[in-house]
This record gives sequence, C-alpha cells and structure tokens, in this order.
Amino acid sequence: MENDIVSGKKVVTRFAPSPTGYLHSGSYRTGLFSCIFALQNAGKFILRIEDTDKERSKKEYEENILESLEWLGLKYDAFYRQSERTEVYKKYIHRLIETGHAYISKETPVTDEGSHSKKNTDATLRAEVIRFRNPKKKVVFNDLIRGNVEFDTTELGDFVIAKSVDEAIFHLVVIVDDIEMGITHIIRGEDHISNTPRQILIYEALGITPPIYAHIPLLLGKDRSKLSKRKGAVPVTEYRRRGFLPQAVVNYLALLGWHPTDDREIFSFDELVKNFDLARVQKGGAIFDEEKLCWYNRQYILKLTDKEFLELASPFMPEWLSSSSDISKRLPHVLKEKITCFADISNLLGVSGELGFIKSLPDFKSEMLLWKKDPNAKESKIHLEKSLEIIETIDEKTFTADVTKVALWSYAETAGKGNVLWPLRVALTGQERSPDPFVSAFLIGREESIKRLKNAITKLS
RNA sequence: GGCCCUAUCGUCUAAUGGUUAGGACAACGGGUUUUCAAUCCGUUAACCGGGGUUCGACUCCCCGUAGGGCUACCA
Repeated sequence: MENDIVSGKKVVTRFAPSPTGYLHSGSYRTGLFSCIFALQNAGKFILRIEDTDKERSKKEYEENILESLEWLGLKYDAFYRQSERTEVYKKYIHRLIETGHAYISKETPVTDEGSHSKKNTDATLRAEVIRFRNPKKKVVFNDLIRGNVEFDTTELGDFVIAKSVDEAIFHLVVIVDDIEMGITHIIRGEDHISNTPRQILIYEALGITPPIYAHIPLLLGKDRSKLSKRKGAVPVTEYRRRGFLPQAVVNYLALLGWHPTDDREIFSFDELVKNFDLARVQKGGAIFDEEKLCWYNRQYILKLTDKEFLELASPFMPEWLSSSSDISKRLPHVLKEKITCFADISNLLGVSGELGFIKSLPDFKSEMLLWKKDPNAKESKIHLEKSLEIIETIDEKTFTADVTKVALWSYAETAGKGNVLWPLRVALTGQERSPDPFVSAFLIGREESIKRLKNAITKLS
C-alpha cells in the first residue's frame, strides 16, 4: 500500500453491498473499515450497489443500505449501481472473447476430474453461457491482513463469467467496476477470499495488475456462523429503531476485530480515522455481542446533555412532550440513568413501568406503606403526616428535588431514614421501585404530591 | 468430500521469544443508598492438543483437533 501512496496513486476503496436484504452489522463494518482506510490516506470511497441479480435485488433493500450508511455516518465520494452499467460489462465480455480468454459454451465445462456429475447433466440442458478459459495455475496474492495466500485454480475449471454476451455476473462485473473505478484497495469480507484467485485470473487475462486485497474476518452470530441476511441477522436500522446512538454502534463495531495498542475503548469516528490500523485487524471472526453494544450505548447516553438527550428521546415519548412540556424537562436526568437505549423509555413511562406513577398513581395495598413490614402502622402514618406538613411549607415555585430533600432530610435522619422515606416513596409512587422520593415528588409536582400523601394517610386510618 | 482461512478468560481482545498472561463486557461479591438503577472497589475466569526449533515459547515450524468460509448461469 505504501508503494501506491509513494508513487502518487490516489487510494480508492469501495463498499459493494448487494441489495438482497437489509444491511447488517457485518457488512456495515466492512464498509466502515473501507471508508476509514480511504480517509486515512486522503483517498476516495465509493459506494457501489451490486444489483446484477435481478431476481433477488430489491429497491427497498437499496434504500435500507443508504439509510444505514447515512445514519452511521459513512459518506461516499461516488455512487454507482451495477444495473446501470451493463454496456461497460459488455465491452469486457467481448474483449475477453476476442482475446481468446473466454468462450461461448453450451456444453458442460471441461474438468480434469468429472467430479460434478449431477450438475453436469443439468448444465447440458441449459442455455449457452460465457466461460472463462482457465489457465489452471497457482495464484498467490498478498493479503494485507493474512499475508500470502496461495490457491491452485485448476479445480475451478472454466467458470462462468456471464449468462450471455449481454449479461455479466459477479466475478466479471466486480473486476470491471474495480478497474473502471480505479480501486486500489479491496477491503471486503473473508467470505470473498476464495473468490479472489479467479478474479485475479481475469485481471491477468486483461493484462491489468490486480489491486491490493484485505480480507476482513467475518462477524459471527451466537452460533459462530457468519452473520447473514438469509439467517436473519439484525439489520443495522433495527438499532436505529430501538434508539441506539449511531456513535455507539460505530464505536462498538470498529472495536470488534480491531484494537488499538493501548486499552482505550471509546473512539469517535474522527478518532477512529486517526487511530485505526488495518494491519492490526484481527484474523479470526468475532461474535457480535449485543450486551457490549448496550454498554457502549450507555456510555454515550451518559455523555449527552439534558437538551441533547431530550431531542433524541422525543420520538420515543411523543405524548409526554405535547401534554406537559414541564415534565419532559424534568425527565432527562432520571431517564438517562435508567435506560440502555431510547426504546426503553416507553416501558419505563408505561403503566406498569418504573416511572408509570407519574401519569397515574397505581393502586396499592396499605401494607406496602410500612417500612420493613413494620406492623406499627401508627408510626408510618405519623411520618407521612409530618412529611406532608413539611412539603406544604415549600413554595410551588421552588418545588424541586433538592429543595424537598433539604426540607425533609433532618427529620428523616432523626426519625430514621427508612421509616420516613419508604412510606413517602410508596405514597407518592405506589411502587416499591422508583426514583428517590424527592425526585418522585418533583416529577409529579407539589400539588399532586400533597394529594397523594393525603390519600395515603387516609389509607392508614 | 475438496480448497482456503482461523485458534488467549463465557464474549471482544493485549502480548510480536523472557509478563505474577494485561484490559473491557458479562458473571459474582462488597462499599454507597430509603427501593431499583447508576456509580465506586474487589473476585472468579484463558494461552486447543502433540511434537519440534531455542538457554527460554502464547508468540516461530510441523502434525493433529476444532470452528468458520467457499465449493451457483447469487453476490
């Protein structure tokens, strides 16, 4: 790679997904590495939609790819769609036929060992195709991540490169595009490693030096098999829907398979561009671990200011914004520590959620008001009455969690924190799990707090 | 089956011939706390096996084993 940079040849990388399914993390990460590499070398990054398979390609999937890249901040310098480039491929098909490197074949390919007997009988029934005349030799290429990889292409036989003189397939179109687009570094998934020798063969037939290859290890599912669209890998956009932060997803994925020289784990996109090193990319596949993704997301959520948080969270709590904007301003602080992703908010604020008490007080039994199931209901009642008395002295305008805490604290300390604060919590929230009573009171407001306290006192009478 | 790739805690990984094999997630325990969470501190946990090479191997070589990928007129 250094030679190219030294010789002044501009680095050009590409991401070439096929729109045959939603974009998943594994594909995205390959694109991410590709893009970062281009950025590091002041090069160009190209997005190429490989939609030559008309049967399986769908517009919906292409749109999903575009949405994913935009959400996760991958910017490309050029965009191509293979379905719009058939004329270019035709030129190459003809060129290969004219130079004797490819031929029109109606028959089964000539293989040294007639190993594919079943397929052969099928093939004879099919229409004519274009086959590459395989020189059957050893091919060696130097992979940036794996070093020298050697293949014997003999057993590949005369493989198909086009369905007809008009319709090229994968092995050819990839090469044609990579040549035409001036790709210098092909950074792609390891699943393509065994496609590489036959592609190199075509480069040689064309008299063109192949680009530099870097085969990224695969992202694996829990069962250790490759993440694939067919097996229902989670689309990247699903994480958007669930309210993950793009920077968390990017950060996590970049560190799956790559690691800096030190123990640092948090990287922004720009910092990745500064620190990433293709040569340090892992050789083995990595299991996608959603728990660690969640941890990353929490790290980034905790960094958000209340304002930023509210902005990002608002799509997940629309009804709270329209009704009382006051409450929505009080919520961020509480929500931030409780959620992993924004989608958790609706559960938290829902009727049976931890913050469900804000909208309406759940029905609860009077025994719940007693701290540590203390049978002495009288005391709890006295504490509640005293708490009510104190809260009533606080002015509406200064009714915040801090002020309430200060007002109640000394009493709580002398009477026993549990004795005072537990009944207060339950009275205000009707729940055993909730934010602390001061925050809870703040969330529902002075008036409602007083109302609920009175209600609880009646319950104990 | 054939070809190719890979191999350190459960997971992601550090280590490039000499370390008490380090970090993070998870798990577990504890501090803090009125509950839960958050946070802080700590604990458990790994070099796939066998041969070499070497004064010395997680590190280099070979052989196994295991996992994965490819094996289409898909990409």
